[in-house]
Formats: sequence, C-alpha cells, structure tokens
Amino acid sequence: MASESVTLADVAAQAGVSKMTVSKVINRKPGLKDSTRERVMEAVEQLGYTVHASARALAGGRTETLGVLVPSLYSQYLSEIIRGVDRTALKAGMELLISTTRRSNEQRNTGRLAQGLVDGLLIVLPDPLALDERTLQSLHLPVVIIAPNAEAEEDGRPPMYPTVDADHYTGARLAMDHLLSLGHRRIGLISGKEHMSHSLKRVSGYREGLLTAGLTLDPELEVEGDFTQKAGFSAARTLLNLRVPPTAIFAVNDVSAFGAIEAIKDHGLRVPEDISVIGFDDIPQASQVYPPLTTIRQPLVEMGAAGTRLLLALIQGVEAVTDRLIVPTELVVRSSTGPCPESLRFSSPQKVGQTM
Amino acid sequence: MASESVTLADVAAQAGVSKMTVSKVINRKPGLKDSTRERVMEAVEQLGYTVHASARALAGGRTETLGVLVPSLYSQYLSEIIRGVDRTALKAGMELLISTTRRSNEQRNTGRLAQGLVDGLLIVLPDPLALDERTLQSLHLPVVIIAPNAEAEEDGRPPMYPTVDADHYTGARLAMDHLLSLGHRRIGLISGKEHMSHSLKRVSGYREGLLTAGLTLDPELEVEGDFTQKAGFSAARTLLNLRVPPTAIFAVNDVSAFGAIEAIKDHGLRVPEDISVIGFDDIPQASQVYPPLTTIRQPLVEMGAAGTRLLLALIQGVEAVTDRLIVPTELVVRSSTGPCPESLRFSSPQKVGQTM
DNA sequence: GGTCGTAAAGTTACCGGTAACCAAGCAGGT
DNA sequence: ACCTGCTTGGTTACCGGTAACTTTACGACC
Repeated sequence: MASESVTLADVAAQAGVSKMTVSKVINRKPGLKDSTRERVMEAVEQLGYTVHASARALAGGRTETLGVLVPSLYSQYLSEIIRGVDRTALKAGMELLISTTRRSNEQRNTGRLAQGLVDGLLIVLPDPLALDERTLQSLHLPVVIIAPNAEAEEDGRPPMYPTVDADHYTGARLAMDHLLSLGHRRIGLISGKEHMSHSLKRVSGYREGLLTAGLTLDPELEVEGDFTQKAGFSAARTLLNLRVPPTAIFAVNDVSAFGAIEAIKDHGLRVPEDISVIGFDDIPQASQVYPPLTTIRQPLVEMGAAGTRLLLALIQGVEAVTDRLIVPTELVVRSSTGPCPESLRFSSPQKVGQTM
Repeated sequence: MASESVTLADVAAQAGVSKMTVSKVINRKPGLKDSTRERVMEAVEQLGYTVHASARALAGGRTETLGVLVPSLYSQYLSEIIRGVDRTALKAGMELLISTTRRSNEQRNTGRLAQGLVDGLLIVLPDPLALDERTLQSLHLPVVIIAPNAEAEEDGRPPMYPTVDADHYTGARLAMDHLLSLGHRRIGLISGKEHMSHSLKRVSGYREGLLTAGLTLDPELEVEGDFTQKAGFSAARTLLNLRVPPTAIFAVNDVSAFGAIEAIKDHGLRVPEDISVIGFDDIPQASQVYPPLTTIRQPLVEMGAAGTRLLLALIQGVEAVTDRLIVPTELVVRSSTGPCPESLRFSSPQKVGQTM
C-alpha cells in the first residue's frame, strides 16, 4: 500500500508506542508485555514493515551477513564448498554476500567487501590469490581461509588467518597405496601448476608412495597439467606415447582425470582394463561419468561448513581455536581402477627393492 | 595500524578539511581543487580508510549491490546463469548478494534480502517458487525474473515483473526436427514434473513436432522424470522395456539425458548406434560426457547477463523496456544422436501420413 | 570602489535503526 | 504514607555517511 518504505516510526505511530518499543519487539528483547507485542506485530503486519538492514548495521554494528570471496562461481569444486557454507550460514541465520575475486582492481576486490557489509569474511583459495593484506587488515574483520595458504607455509610461520585445509598428502598416499595394491608399478602422474601448494603436496604423496614401495622415480612419468580437463587430456596423451606407457595414472584432480580417461578412450584403450585412472577431490560428477571415477574424497561440503563454523565462532568473540584445521581425505573406490594387466605386470623398467 | 575503524572524520582531521570534502573526494565529485584532492587521498592512504557501506547506503540510498535469489548454488544450470550475472554486475561495479531460497521461513526468505541491502533483485526461477508477492512489493525494489513465470502465464496476464526466458518451445521443435531428419519415427520423451511451465513447453514442442511430421502420439512413449539423473535413468529404463522401444529419446534437460544414456549402456545398448539421445540446456558437462551430448543450447550465461542489464536499467530509473524477453535456443549436434537403425526404421506401430 | 558571480569548502540536518540510560507506574513491606 | 524495587516503556544520542544549502574568498566587471 504505502508507496514509500515503512520505517520503525511509522509502525510506532500506528501502534501508539515509541520507536524503541517496536525495535524491542522486532528483536525479541525481553521486558515487554505480551499485549504490547501483539499490538506492535499487528501494526507491522498491516504496514508490511521490513527492517532496513543498513540502518540496523550502522546502528547496531552487526550485519548478519558473511562475506564469501571465491575465485569464481562455476566450478563444481567451489560449489561444493559454498554449499557447506550456505548450509551452515543458514542455520546461524546469516546471509551470504558472495563476491568473486577479480584480476582487475586488485586492491579494490576486498575493499568492496567493505566495512559494515559483513560481519566476517570467508576466503576460498584453491589458488594462491594475492591477498591484499593491508586492505584486509584495515577492515578489522574476522577472516577464515578455506584451502591452502601457500605463503604462510613456505616460510614456516603459522598462517595469518585460521585456515581449513584437506590432508592432501595423506590422500595422495592413499591413492598410491590403492594403485600399488592392485599390482601397478609403473604409475603416471598428472600434476597441477607447480607453484600451487596443494598440488605439491599431492605430488609429494605420489613420489613418496612410490619410494616407500621400493620403486624409483621416473621423471618421464610426471607430466604437468593445470587442473583442467583439456590439460589432463594432453598430459595423458603424453604418457600414452611413452616408450613404456604407465599402467595407471594418478591425476591430482578429478577434472584432469576426466581428461585422461577421454585421452585413453581416444587412444583405443579401455579404463580400467588397460589403464587405471584415479583422481582427487570427488566432485559430484566423479560418480556420474563413465566409468565412475575412483578418487580421493575431499570433504568439500564439510570444509565449507567447518570454515563457516570457525568464522561464526570468531564473530562471537571466541578466540581462534586452531590456526589450521586439517580435515581427512578418504579413498573412494569406483570403476576406473582395476588390477594391473598380467602381461604388463613386471615389464616396467623400474626395479623392485631399492633405495629408501 | 589503527585498532578501530577509520571514518571520514578521521581522514578529515588528518587532511585538515571537513568530512564533506573527504566525501566529495571519495566520490569523485566536481568542485574541488586538485591540490585538495591529493591531500585528502594521501590521508586516506595513510590511515587505510575504507568506506562504511552501510552508512553510505543509509545516507545515500544506494548500496551498489544486486540481490540474487536462487534455489540453490550447486547446479551447473544455475552456475551458468550466475556467471552471466556476475560478469555483468562486475562491469557495472555492483556487488552481488546471493541468497538461496529456502523452504524454511518462506515469508522471510525475501524479507532477509531486506531494504537497504540491495538496489535491485534478480530472481532465478527454474522451478515455480511461491513468491511472497506482498513482501516483495513492500521492498519497493526493482525486480527482474530469469526463467519462466508460470503463474503469470497461466492466467494470460503479463508477468508481474520483467522476465527473461528461453524459447523452450522452439528449442523442443528443433530437437524433434533433428531426430526426425535422422529417420527416427518412434521417439521417447522424458519429461519434467508436469506443473513446470518450461517442461510443459518442451513437451508441447515434442508433441507438435511429432504431429507436424504426420505421426501419432503414443502415451506410452511419454515418461515423467523430475530433471534429475536418477529419474532420467529410470524413465529411460521404462522406455527400453516397452514392447516396441523407441529408437531415440528426447530428454527435457541434459541431466535427465545423462541418466538415460547411463540406462541405455546398462541395458547393453550403444548410444547413438542403437538409440539416439538428445537433451536440453547444454550445460558445460554436456560436451564432456561420453558420448558428447547432442542438445538444445539455452544461452544461460547470456540470459543471466540480459536479466542483469535489464535490472540495472530499472535501477537507473528507465521504464521497463519489455515485459518478457525471450532468448532463442539452438541445436548443438554432438555424438549422442545418429541415424535411425535401418532395421527398425519402419517397424514403429505409428503410421506415417495421418492426422496433421 | 562596490557589486556580483563563481569556485571551493563548510554547515546542518537527516537516513533508520540501536544502546544505554532514564522515568513512570504499581505492588509490597514496614 | 513512604520508600524500595520491579516491570514496562520512553528519551537521548549517536552509528558514518550524504544531500542540499550556505559561507567564504577572490577576481571580474561596471
């Protein structure tokens, strides 16, 4: 009805009380008679009052909104994390202000998530985004980071902000143990961009898995990808064209693994009969492709949820519980891995029982 | 440095000017000497000032934020739309407040996207969400809807808010023409929930495509799904178990089509050699599955962008340009469709040259 | 020399809430 | 009756900006 927006004052006038009383009713504060509450609520109904979020934020200092900074909105990987965030935020009655980090306006990308918009900031970092520390600090906001904080690790000091991360190394070891137990000895690797810390840790797991099994490393078997399906495809092609191709491929992420499977089929071979493929992440698609992908499950939804809970605690004023929350990964066996073909079993130039 | 947040007043004191002058500098308003601007900017730098968004919103009436209401954040379909929205919002310097519509708190789900938080609202509706008209109207916000507005269509009146939609009917006709031109005569349909308007229009396209080709409709060939892969799987199974199974299947969305392909493989048949499958939407995954899916491309990114542009115009005060923006769909031929197997070519119980 | 115009900066009030404190009303104890 | 203390509601100031207007300074023009 009202063509202009309805304010507390309007409701107060309608109900015959003061603004403050209306505010108390809206916020369910104690110290009011039920009859008053009802009268106010009636006025609220009649006028269709809705609280003005900015005014509340300005006066009260709280926005009931969490800021989420993600590199993009259209990768399954991120969607899963956000799903956990959303779910947890909902339970806590928080809105989400989602913003994508953008190359342009580096300084401004966090600046725009300005003061007074959010009560806390959740930064999702699958790649090491150059955080503008200064801007971030000037916001005086609780911050939680989901995924590796490469910088902080490299120089050994604890991360600047509480961080939630998956156990990439152990996950990679699980993947290798799985392949090794199936009899594979010549195992190819499709890595990510080298500077990315989670990729590095998965690569370490690959190498140490081999070494622990008494095998030697063959640089030929490690091909760099960039986490995309396309790069996975060409990396796999490189592996297939080796004089002695691998009998199994470990891709550091599922999407690369999809590319690898594509390349293998393209090459006229079958998965897993001829070559086994294992991925990492367990994005939803992993169970839906053909053949369903054996992979290392990273509990993305839970990571989003855990990060959010951590952030909510910080907002509540709880001191940081942990600097770094490492969530476990687990092996999910589907159909893209199988026993090493007998004929190739020991044809590998790698020797058994050596080094380490 | 400053342990408390820096305000305009702090900057003003530092620069030796008034708050208003600082405000003018920040907002690039004319009528200031360059020397003053520089002095102020210097103070801004030194103190690490960032504008308090809520205060600005309250005083100025603008938030530079668009609200986006989506059913969920984890379907490819929606991600694509949001991608278009994000891109366009970025260009216009707008933030995005993304909120999911949630079953609980029906009344509040739009209410939380309260006044003073956003300058406009973009509602993405793949399913007919019960909009709380009253709440929506009381917000006095420009609103644009992306996807079908079932209600508005049913009673023939124009939609309540400007709507962006794809041409579902023509898309379905394109799909049918493609299958018919490949020689298929017995074509199965996997529909969506019946009450959804875009599903209905695709179903109309299916039926009228058959009728236009002089074929009769066979109720057996129309199986209801619900847009999920699982439902697509079992719907396809139903079709495969008919006395005379179809030689091609039209699924009203890609995800159902994936389920259908899975079912066909499971049944020991090949796609497209034995049965052709065509989907609808062209989500990114469609080109990545095996075999790559022939489908009808819905320009999701563009729809998001168009809706956003429309909303931005409304915010600028431009009168609604259109009530309903229908964007065209197009056929994307990949590998999941092929010629109808000769042996089955005319074995269909449907007769040619009949009715109209 | 006085008036006027304009550029540049400042003043004032207010956006719509909330925190913190204050005041009125009323019951009960003495 | 008076004081105490609780319940219930109101007052005041202020959060951090911005719109709209006013003031000041200074040069031009008559």
